[in-house]
Amino acid sequence: MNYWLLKSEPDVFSIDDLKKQKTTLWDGVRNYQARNFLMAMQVGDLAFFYHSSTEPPGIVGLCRVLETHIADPSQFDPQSPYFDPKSSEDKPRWWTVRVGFVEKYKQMITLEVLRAKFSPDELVLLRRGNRLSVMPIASGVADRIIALKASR
DNA sequence: GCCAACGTTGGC
DNA sequence: GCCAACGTTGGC
Repeated sequence: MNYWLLKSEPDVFSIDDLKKQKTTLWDGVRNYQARNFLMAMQVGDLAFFYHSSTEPPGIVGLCRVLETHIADPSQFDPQSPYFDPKSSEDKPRWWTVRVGFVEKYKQMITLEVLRAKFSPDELVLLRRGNRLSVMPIASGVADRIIALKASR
């Protein structure tokens, strides 16, 4: 089983929204590197839910990959901000997954705490200029994040 | 295929 | 709101 981190702006979609909805299609990712990670996900993988562009940013919970290799429907929808005219139904370029709510942490693990506990080598999130919205987390690092969460 | 211009992300 | 970092676009 693999671990991942999914970024979302809470104003757009928050861990509370996921908790309410139970599951969501992780649509709208329009970056090839992030898409490649989405395509590498397997059913049962766990993903940390990260709130970005908020004060403070940080990991707010956990979700699980329920379904993989779904062609992102928003790429075909001219009304969608994620519409991609270069994509077609028979040859989609954007793929995603469905995730389900697992847990909302009682206390956020802030970016500041993550910076204090991990190196940029360990956590892609911490690398200078990083803008990836989907990234892998090494299992040892994931275990330490979970331990951090449990310790408070 | 280069690269300048532009747009976006996201922490601060 | 600023701006560094990075991805994408499009002219040549």
